[in-house]
Amino acid sequence: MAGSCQPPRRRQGQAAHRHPPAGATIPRRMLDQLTAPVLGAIAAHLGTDPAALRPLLAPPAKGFAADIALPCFQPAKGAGKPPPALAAELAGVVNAAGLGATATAAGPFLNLSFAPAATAAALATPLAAAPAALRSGAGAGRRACIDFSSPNIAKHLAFHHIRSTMLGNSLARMYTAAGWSVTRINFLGDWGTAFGRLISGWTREGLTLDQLQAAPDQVTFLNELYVRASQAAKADPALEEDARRWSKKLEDGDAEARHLWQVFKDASLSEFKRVYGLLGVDFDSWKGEAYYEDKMGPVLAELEAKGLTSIDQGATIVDLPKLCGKAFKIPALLKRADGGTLYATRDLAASDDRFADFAFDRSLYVVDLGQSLHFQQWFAIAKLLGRPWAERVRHVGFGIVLMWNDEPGEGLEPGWAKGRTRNGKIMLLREVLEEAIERADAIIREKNPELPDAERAKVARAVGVGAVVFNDLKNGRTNDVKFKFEDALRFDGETGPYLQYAHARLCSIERKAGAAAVGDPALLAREDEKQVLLAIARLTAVLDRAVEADEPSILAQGLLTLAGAVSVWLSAGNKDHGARVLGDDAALTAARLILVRAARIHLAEGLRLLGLDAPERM
RNA sequence: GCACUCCUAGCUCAGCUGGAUAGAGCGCUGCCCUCCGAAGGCAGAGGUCGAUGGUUCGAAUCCAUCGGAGUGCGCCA
Repeated sequence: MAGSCQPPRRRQGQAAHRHPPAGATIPRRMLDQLTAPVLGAIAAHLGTDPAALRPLLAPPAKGFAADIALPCFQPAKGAGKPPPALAAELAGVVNAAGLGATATAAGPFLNLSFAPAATAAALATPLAAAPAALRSGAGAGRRACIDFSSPNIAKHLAFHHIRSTMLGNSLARMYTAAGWSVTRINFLGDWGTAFGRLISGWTREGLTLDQLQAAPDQVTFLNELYVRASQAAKADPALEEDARRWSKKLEDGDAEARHLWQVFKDASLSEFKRVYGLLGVDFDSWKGEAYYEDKMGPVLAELEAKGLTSIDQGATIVDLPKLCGKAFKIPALLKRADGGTLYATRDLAASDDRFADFAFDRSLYVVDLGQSLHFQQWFAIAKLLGRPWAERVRHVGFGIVLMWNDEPGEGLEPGWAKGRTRNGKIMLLREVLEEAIERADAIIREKNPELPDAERAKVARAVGVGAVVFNDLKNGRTNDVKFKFEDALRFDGETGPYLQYAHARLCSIERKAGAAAVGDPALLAREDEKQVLLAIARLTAVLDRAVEADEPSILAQGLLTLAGAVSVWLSAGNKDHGARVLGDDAALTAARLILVRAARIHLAEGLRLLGLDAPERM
């Protein structure tokens, strides 16, 4: 018993969830198709299993002109030879086999180079097949619940909400692409003492529905009401008592309280959906905290019946240090001294509900790292309860948003700070997106004046929003995101617009080419063409890694590599007209159009998986 | 005090299960548009990977200790 509910130490938690993919029907690693013959020859020579060699393959070090390298340390141990000798021996074996691959021994490493034509012959046609672009069967037959965004009613979607919202959205899309069946859940903060204050303030000020609806922004209207009400309550204990009474009435199902609660919720949701629409985000479930209000009693009763709870200073707690050992320093709080329930109980009830509805194999909570302790606590309680899903839940944490502050005040250095902008205002997500769209519009107007107004408006939305979203996803999620308006809304360098631009160039070439001819991939003999092909071929493995680590940034980095290879290839045509896709040689053009298509569909799909649009012109 | 996340180039960050001479973007210095889209490409300068020990044939990567930054720690979520 002891230790069974311990929180995962460091990264062990991830490994515990890993298990072999069920029913992988789609070819998972395109690159394997290329390396298989060579690996087979080496394995036959050594008398081992090719599958044992495959995980050893690694990218070659910079400066070695090779596509992939096999470090020979481990095989050498098996063969009883020094690694450099074995590498040399294997080089001879590969070169003699005539497989379209050149092998060079560099010390203990065996460097493998594939002839561009052989690479293209093996990979180009399958990679240009649209339905398979960025698909994997790794999650086939498995179900995932993803809990993300989760804003509070009567408050704005602040800029920092972009983190949970877009990480969750991207994870939902990536899991789906990897074969999982996904349910997207928005666990609304639609319950709590704040509503008592709101209703109290509303009735005290004698506000009406008409006044709310006439407000230019209903969430702002509610938010200001809340600020007035809580300030008034702070000054006057009678008002605080009134707020508490309304909270209780709401909990007891009082008709007037319930009605106002619904009004506040509807007003907030319509505003949220505007922003979600801008971001292209949607949900399958909007069940909020209120939904679970009458479902926590049974969970508490079960905890008590199993003797897991105790009373401390009037509050109901689970004494985790006692029950789970010294991994926990403090108990988890389930119920306030005044009888009110706390959110650990609500999360337990909600997870039971989700497991009953969806029978998930994995359940993700995309919530900032500041709540790590809370997740460790209720995950541990789930184990104590013996819940079958207790090993299937994951807290997908992320770092906070820091703003640049160059006037921090007396005696403070300019620097990165949490929270507000320099004028002390909360930055709203909608305002950031709108400014990004405006900036994108101005740039497109300058760079591509021929684009019709109507199309430019749509493209500006895709580019502006894409810049902000990609800025949030391109780096590891546990990092804090540093946001500076001027930097985040620039469109050069490693940005969303860079990826979209590479995609638009490819679309432009296809447009000019007209109907796609069926070319012979073996004509793709250039080194830069091979690099594009390899970058695409690696993406299925990249997707699998991104899903297992719950890390959209892994996919983002893979797409940057692909877009870079595409840009190098297409730019080569600026100087060398023989390198162009659209040239005099019809057969060569037809072959290169296969590669254009493969790169285009992978960039478009990759961008979609991150939550960005891929316009055909920009 | 305890726990968690982190420390790689002037700045912002990559670096897959430990692998060869640690990479990219921004900024800086030079180039490349009579246009397949320059929102791009090429070249250059710039790093004892926070420190010290340890494991290993091999460590930015794993372990320990120390230093620094941020976040959290019973009646908010």
